Amino acid sequence: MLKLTKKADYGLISLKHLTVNRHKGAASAKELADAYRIPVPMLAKVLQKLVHDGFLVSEQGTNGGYKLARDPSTITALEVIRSIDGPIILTTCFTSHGDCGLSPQCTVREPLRRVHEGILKLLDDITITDLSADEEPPGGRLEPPPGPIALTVLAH
Amino acid sequence: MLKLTKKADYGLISLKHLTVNRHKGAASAKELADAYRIPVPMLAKVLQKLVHDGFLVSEQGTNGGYKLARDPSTITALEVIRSIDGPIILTTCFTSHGDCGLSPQCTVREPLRRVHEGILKLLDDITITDLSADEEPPGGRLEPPPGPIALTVLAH
DNA sequence: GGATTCAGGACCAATATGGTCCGAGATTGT
DNA sequence: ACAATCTCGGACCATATTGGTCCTGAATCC
Repeated sequence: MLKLTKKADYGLISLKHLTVNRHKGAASAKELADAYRIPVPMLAKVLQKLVHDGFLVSEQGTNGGYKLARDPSTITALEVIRSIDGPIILTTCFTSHGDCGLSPQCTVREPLRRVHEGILKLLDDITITDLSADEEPPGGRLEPPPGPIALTVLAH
Repeated sequence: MLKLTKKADYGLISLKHLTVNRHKGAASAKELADAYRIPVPMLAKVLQKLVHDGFLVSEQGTNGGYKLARDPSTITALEVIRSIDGPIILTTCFTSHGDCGLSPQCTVREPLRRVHEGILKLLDDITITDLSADEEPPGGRLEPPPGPIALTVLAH
């Protein structure tokens, strides 16, 4: 079906939220979950992964929560998705073992690999700041829109 | 996990095979399945869908099999994948009902939609002939490679 | 008529996803 | 310092999708 999982969605949403509301310290899982109507424990797991992979830092105890660990402009959608959803594999072929499992003649692999890399590049060119660019909160610092990076690609 | 299903793989492989071996009439499901070590009934279902959606025509009876119904250069990977795997939806958001199910503030949607359309375009720019371009069978007609269409995109 | 080949449905198993629960550790206020 | 409270962290279950099987029926060619 080729779709992103909800978890990845949640992750991106959270990172965006934390970027937009960067000035107000940490946000707890509950806060985020409430804001976006996401089941708390679900989101918690996503956030855990993001912590584990170094996108966020967590603070425990009262008034704890999650904060960005890195500059959001250096975090790409690709990284986040990979962190949460695992690897992106277009065909089961080129996962690791060059051998396809199918016959040696599985020759769609090479052409598809290019598509695959195209998708990767697409996602790799979108950063969290890009996601957050549209609407900064009232009073937030308006940065000059970094330009729709990957869109040169999309514009026909 | 964001991967193509095997069925879609099988479909593309079959179409490619039928393109490359266009000159020898129809190919039966069994033939294709054997050539690529694919379980026959599985592949049969895929081929049925491709017939149903007008990519192939089937011939019954002895020496029957499947043939291309359209010029392979007009068949895009996107069409095939959609036919077999169903719609491609990056986030659950913009399936149809503009409302996300999440809060109204689900604002990653718009930026992601662009990625989504990028992927679509990528797949839409790859035709079956592109897939088959690499290796024509010995004796097959060598057509001038139509040029890696979508690759302007991929080249960094 | 028999062999072959497609068509289509019902069915089962493995895996991935979505979602829930409870325990461990920190922080804050007293 | 201590306890209550709040947080994260990891184990756990249910459901949906995917991959794959099996069987019956109809059309075509020899």
